Amino acid sequence: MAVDTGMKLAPLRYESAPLRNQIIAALRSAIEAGILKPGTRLIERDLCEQLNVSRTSLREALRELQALGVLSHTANRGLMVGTLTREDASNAYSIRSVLEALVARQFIDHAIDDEFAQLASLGLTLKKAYRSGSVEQILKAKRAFYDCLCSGARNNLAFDFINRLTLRTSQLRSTSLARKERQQQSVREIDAILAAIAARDAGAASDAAHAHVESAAASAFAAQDQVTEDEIAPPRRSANLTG
Amino acid sequence: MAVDTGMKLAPLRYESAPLRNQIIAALRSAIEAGILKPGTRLIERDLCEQLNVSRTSLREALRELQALGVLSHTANRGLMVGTLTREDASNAYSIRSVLEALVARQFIDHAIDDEFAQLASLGLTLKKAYRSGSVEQILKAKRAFYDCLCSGARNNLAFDFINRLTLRTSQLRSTSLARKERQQQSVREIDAILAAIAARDAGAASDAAHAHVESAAASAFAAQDQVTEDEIAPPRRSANLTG
DNA sequence: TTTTGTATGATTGTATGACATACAAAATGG
DNA sequence: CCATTTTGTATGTCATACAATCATACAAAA
Repeated sequence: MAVDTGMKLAPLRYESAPLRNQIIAALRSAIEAGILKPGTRLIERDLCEQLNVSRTSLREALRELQALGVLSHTANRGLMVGTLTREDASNAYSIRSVLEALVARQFIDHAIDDEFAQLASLGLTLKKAYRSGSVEQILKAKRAFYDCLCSGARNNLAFDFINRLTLRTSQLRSTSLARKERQQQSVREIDAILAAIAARDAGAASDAAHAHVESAAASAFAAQDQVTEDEIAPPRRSANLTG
Repeated sequence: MAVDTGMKLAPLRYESAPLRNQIIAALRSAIEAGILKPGTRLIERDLCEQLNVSRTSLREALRELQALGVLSHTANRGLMVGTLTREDASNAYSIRSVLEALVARQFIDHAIDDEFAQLASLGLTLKKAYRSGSVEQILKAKRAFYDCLCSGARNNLAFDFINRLTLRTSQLRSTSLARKERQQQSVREIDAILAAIAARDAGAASDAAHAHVESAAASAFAAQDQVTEDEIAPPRRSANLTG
């Protein structure tokens, strides 16, 4: 007979850390940080040396990143960091816009009181992060905010999709998030979303979510245009990742 | 010296056919056809034997399918065909709904006359496919229709996302598409979408797209409920793929 | 009878070496 | 200077090997 102490022990699951997941994380953050710029060719042998992993594991990681849309493949020439045309970026923001509007509506329909409170709290954290100006903190808080939003909306699939979109546009975001004006406006937009959700006004929440994403898009494009001149450079070899 | 006949020959560029792409296609169609049922464990060694490929290539294919969300992974137990909870399915349809509404609006904004005509033509083909009752033809026509729609909307990213969604819900679709009532209603809904687009009425097109997807969802759930009784079975070993 | 310890097999994770193929760039020859 | 050949580069694929972990069955002990 098993003992029943009444205690609930956490499952203590072995949080799978296959090597390829570390590789994926390393490449992702290198891309997001701009160490691997769009158009950079990824040579397997070089990456194996730099990351000190076998080709087998590296290739599996590359296949995943490829399927996620971060890397693009050309026949007999291998992989390169995906480039984002202006049209693609605009579409990514359009899709995020309708997705977030959907999730906002669903949140109002399905979330329980606890989740409303939690979302409000995470909204505060997010606004604080914006005011702090740290890109890293903003991204972390944003992720937590959307996680709560989608989870309250009972729509984890949307969370998945939103993450994929943000992954693809990560190059743009890192430049635009750093702008002071953008940060101030973001705070106002977050407030609008939170207020609409708190008021259980699905239409207003949807509109506010729309507005937030579209204003983010405008800011990202403005930021991009400022640096475009330098960026017409030819494809590069992969840079050093060990930094 | 190369001949120049004045003809424009299609690039015919070896559309790379790596073995893993064939593997992916084989597994995909096996899942869509129901040969590999949700919950089936995928044992690498067995699949290697059945497909007569090396583990290296197979695993790379599996990583891609995993990233696409078709397969789910549990630590130290490997992969299995992803199961779709009812909530997931509902969300997939919700997302498709807002995506298609978006694309319909964008199509009206951006498409040129040629594309309007082409979409109308593909709409006819699609309706004919519905009337023929062949699931295979319906799927093919639908894909062509959406391809044209997204391409006219200048939104290939949306096409990508829609395809991912349909991939995940493929299990449901194959059963629901086969129903006669559904086919008749689909024809009416397609007509509504085409009419709204032809009239350049973005609001109506968006509404019609919404309605189409949501009615498809309702039908899929109805079809699913009819077969649910048999499907509470335990996890299965992988079936024979060579058929 | 129940629990615990142990052995064994199954399965994935990772690494290595090898070979074929296709492309790119350099060298060669006119 | 152009065309052809050669060489180098990089990926695609395979076979093999070993480690780590889990599942199962079975024996030993309580």
